[in-house]
Amino acid sequence: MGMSAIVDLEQRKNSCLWCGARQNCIAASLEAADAALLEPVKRPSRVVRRGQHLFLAGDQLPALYVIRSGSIKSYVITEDGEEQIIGFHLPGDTIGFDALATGEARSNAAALETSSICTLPLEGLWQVAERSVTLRRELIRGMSREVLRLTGMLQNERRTADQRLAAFLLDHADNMGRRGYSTEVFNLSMSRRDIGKYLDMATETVSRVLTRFQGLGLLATNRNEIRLLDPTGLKHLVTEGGIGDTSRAVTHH
Amino acid sequence: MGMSAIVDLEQRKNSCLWCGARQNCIAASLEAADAALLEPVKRPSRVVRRGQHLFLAGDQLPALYVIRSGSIKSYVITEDGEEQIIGFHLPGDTIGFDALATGEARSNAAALETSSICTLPLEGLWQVAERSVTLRRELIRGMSREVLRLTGMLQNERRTADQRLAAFLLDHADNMGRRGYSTEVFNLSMSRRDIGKYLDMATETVSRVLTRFQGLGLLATNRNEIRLLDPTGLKHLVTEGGIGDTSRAVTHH
DNA sequence: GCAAGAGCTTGATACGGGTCAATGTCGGAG
DNA sequence: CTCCGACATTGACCCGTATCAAGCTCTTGC
Repeated sequence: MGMSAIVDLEQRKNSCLWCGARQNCIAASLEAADAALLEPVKRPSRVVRRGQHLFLAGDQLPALYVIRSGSIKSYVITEDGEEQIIGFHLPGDTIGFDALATGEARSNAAALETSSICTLPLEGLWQVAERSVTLRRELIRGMSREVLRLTGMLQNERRTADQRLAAFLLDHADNMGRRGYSTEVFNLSMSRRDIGKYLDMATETVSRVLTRFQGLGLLATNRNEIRLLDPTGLKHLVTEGGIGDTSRAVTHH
Repeated sequence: MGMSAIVDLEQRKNSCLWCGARQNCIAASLEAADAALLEPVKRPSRVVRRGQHLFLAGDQLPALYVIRSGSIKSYVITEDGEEQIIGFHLPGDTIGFDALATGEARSNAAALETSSICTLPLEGLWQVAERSVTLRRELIRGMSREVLRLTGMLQNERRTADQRLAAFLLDHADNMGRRGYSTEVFNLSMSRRDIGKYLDMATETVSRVLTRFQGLGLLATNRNEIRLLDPTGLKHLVTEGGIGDTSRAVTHH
C-alpha cells in the first residue's frame, strides 16, 4: 500500500461516496448522473474547529454549505446585542439559504465541535441546476423544509420552558435516529447556554428543568450525555403541558 | 362603450397590467417575455371574503397564491388547539411556499377582509420555470425572503410586549409605505386578538400597550385606524427597550 | 331604533421564569 | 497534582404579562 492508499484517503475525505452524511445530504436525492455533474463543482471539504466561524452576518456568501460531520449553530445578534440561535445543524444539513435572496448572509454560523464542511459554490450550482431537474427540485425542497423548520420554531413561543426543552430533546433524538444513531442516548454538542439561546430561556432555567426532568425519571444526564428514559412521558408533557405533577402538588403562595 | 367596455373590465380584473399589486408581485420582476409566458398559466383571480379560507392545513396545494388586493392571515393550530398566526400578507405577497416540499399545506390561510387572489398552478409554474431563468430566480428569492421574514419573527421572542407591538406597527407602516400608502396613518385589517395571536400576547395586553403608547403621545388610535405620531420614539423603544421612562423611573435592585 | 353580540378596554390578582448571587464540578495548562 | 477558568447547578427574589372578571362601544340584523 503505497501511493494509491494515499489517493484513496484523499478521495474518501472529499468524495460524496464515502461521506457519512450521504443519506441526508442534498446530493443524496440526485440521480447518479446529476450527482456526477455536481462533483466537479463542489470544493474539497473544509474543517472548522469548535468556536470557529463558517461565515458571519454581512459576508457575501458565494456558496451553500453542507455539513459532512460535526455540528453547527447559526445565530443572529439582536439589536440589543444578544445572541439568538436560529438553528442547530447536523450532518447532511444545508446552510446558507437565507443568503440566496440578497447574496449576503444574515446569520452567523459557528462550529459547536470540530466539523467538516462541503462547499457548493453558487455559480457552479446554478449552472448544474440549469441542466438538472432533480437538483432544482432538491434546492426548492431544501428551502421549503427550512420554512417548515422555522415555522415549527415559532410554535415554541406559546410553550412553557418544560415543553420547549422536552420538545427540543425529542426533536434532537429524532434527528439522531434519522442519521442512524440511538434515539435514547446521545451527546449534546451544545452548551446549556446555547440551548437557552435557542429556546429563549435563561441558562439557569435549562439547568433547573433538566434537574426536574431527572427527578421525574424522564431522563438521566451526565455532563453532555442525555439518556431518555421515558420519551412517551416527554411527548405527553409537550402536548398536554404537564405530568401527573408528582413534585409540586403544593399550590405555592 | 358597448361590448368592448365589458371586455376591458374583465381584462382589468385579471390582467397583471392592471393589477394594483403590480410593483410587489413575483411577476413584476420578470422580463416582459417571461411574464407573457406566465399569463396563460395563471387562473382568473378569485375573491375571498372576510373570514373565508383560501386553504386549510392538510390540503393538497396545487398552486402558489399571490394577493392582488386585501389581506390574508396564515396560521397554524398548535397541539393544544391554540391559533398561532404565522404572518399577515398584503398585496403582492406570495403564499404557499411551505407546501412546496411535500405538496401539502401546513398552515391555514384566511382573509382578513374581502380579498382578490391570483392562483399560479404549480404544474404550469414548473413548466414556465423550465424556460425562464428570471422566474426561477424570483421563486428562489421569494422563498429566501420568506426565510428571512420568519427569522425576523423569531427575534420577537426576546422582546417585551412594548417592543413587539412597536416593531409590529413600524413594520406594518413600512409595508404600507412600500405599497405607496401613508406610513403615518393606516388601518389595521386585523383585530386586536389577531395581533395578539401573531405577537404572542394576550388581547388584553395588546389593548393596554396601545393605550399606554397613546398616553405617551407615540400614536393615536381610533378603532382600527392608527396614526403614528412619533415613529422615532417607537424605533427608539424597540432598540433601547424603553422611553425616557416617564412613568417608572425607579431603578430596581 | 333597539337588542344582541362581537370586539375592545380597564382593573385585580397569580405565577412562570428572568436576574442576581453563591457554590460546585470538570478539564486543561503548567 | 494543583490551580484556574469555563460551565453547570441551586437558591432567593421580583417583574412582566397571563388570566379572570367587569364594563364599555361599536356594528349588524330585524
